[in-house]
Amino acid sequence: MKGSKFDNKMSPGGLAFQPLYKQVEEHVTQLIVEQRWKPGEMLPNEFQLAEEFGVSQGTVRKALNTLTQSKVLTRRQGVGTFVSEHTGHQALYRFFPVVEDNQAPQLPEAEIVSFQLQSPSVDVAKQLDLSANEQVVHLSRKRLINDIACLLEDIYLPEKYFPGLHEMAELPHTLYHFYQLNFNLTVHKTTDRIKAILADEKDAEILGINKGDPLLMFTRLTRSLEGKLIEFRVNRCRSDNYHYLVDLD
Amino acid sequence: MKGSKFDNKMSPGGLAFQPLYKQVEEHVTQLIVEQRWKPGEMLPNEFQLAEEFGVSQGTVRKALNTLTQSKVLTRRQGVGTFVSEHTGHQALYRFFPVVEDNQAPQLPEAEIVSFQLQSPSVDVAKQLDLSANEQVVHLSRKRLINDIACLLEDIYLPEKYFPGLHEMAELPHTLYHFYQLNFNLTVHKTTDRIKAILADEKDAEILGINKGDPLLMFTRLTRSLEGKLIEFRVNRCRSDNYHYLVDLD
DNA sequence: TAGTGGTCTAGACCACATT
DNA sequence: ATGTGGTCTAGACCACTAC
Repeated sequence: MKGSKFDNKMSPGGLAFQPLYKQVEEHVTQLIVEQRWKPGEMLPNEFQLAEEFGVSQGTVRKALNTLTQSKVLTRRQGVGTFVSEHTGHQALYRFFPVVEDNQAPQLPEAEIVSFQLQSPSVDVAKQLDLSANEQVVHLSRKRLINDIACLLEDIYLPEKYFPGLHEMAELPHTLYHFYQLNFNLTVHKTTDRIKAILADEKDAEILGINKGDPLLMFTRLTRSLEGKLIEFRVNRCRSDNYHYLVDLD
Repeated sequence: MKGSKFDNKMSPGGLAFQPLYKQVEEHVTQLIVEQRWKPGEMLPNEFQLAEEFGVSQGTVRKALNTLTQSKVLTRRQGVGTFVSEHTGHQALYRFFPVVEDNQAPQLPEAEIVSFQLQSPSVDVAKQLDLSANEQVVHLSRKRLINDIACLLEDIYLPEKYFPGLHEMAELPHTLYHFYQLNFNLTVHKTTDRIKAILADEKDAEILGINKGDPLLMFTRLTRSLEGKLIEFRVNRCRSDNYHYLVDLD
């Protein structure tokens, strides 16, 4: 018997047809979201998946390669296919765009300034698409490169996606890995919007600069693998000796 | 006879082996640089290219698809494979990251402020990797969204890559398409470095803001398809009602 | 109707990592 | 020696576009 999980035919209503490899891609993503394989774990090989899904090995390969390009999976020749984890140098640099001028990129330390459960402001609620009664965990951090404070982060996390977070005693530096391990939320895409502002008295004090100095301010909206809006950040970054680096291609 | 242009074997010195599809990819890129097919022109179909290169159609397909992902080629089902042109909405938005707050992205107009051949400053020469005696064309522009000035651009182009540019009377708004048409230079990759600064008197006057207002300042280094450093830009952007938008994934 | 790219399959062989 | 992903091929069939 050759039971195909997927369908190759146009649906009767004239709805969108999806090629098999695309269906496999979405199915594998769904299985990861459902934790059939957890971050760091190995998937079955291409032939096993092909049999399970009722498609050919080449079709599975195309789907897995696409998911590798979008960094959902990691493939290693001779070893296997793994669910990507937010660890390792590459993954850590992936979402940290701030670089010291004339220096190679370097990973920052993090110091927690405050941490509390609260009702979101109107703006935060709007950004995260929350209704009036939903709460957020507000985390404020200072980040240091080479022991010098360069960045202030205000991070807002919907309590509904991070249940119990506000009662935890310790948080690690690598938040995105922490989300993945503890709440099954894998950061997949972010959008940053960058503006220039003037440092107020508080910013100036924490960052060791002067009031009125120009700062980079960037807000970040983060979506998980399953498309949830899981994080809103407001960042203020010293611009005297640091910049935001981005490659467009 | 089955003359293969390419070689599948490891070179004797133990040098880097390249798979066939990668060799095809680079060869096609080279042919575009050499203008065997110009921007907008159609390539032969997969079977013709496969025969010419002495590989299978599937190998050609893989190479062409990769080049489509990196936007060197454009493929249209039922029509053919074309060398990408820097025209059309998509291509124009591709390298313009400034957006009005709370608005959909919109294309700006351009007004030329000054335009001259000059010796580069030390910094410009260093950024573009020019030796002391090489000259640059310096173009200064003002950009407007909805008839409001929002961005000042200082653009530096090595004269050696743009021969005769400084004698041209008129320049179009869409510079990247202009480079492609007139100098066979296709913009392929850019790196932006973003900082915050304070507007000086001149910036303030041209942008219609106040001296000391915060501005986004971003520098851009641009590489062509063949890897030449062809452009250095210094941009100053109003931050009161505009921001720099970037997706990280 | 003819020609193009898009999808899917099947199978051979290679390179790499582990045991 | 075994098992994995990587490369390459050959061929069938489909979907879209243009004439």
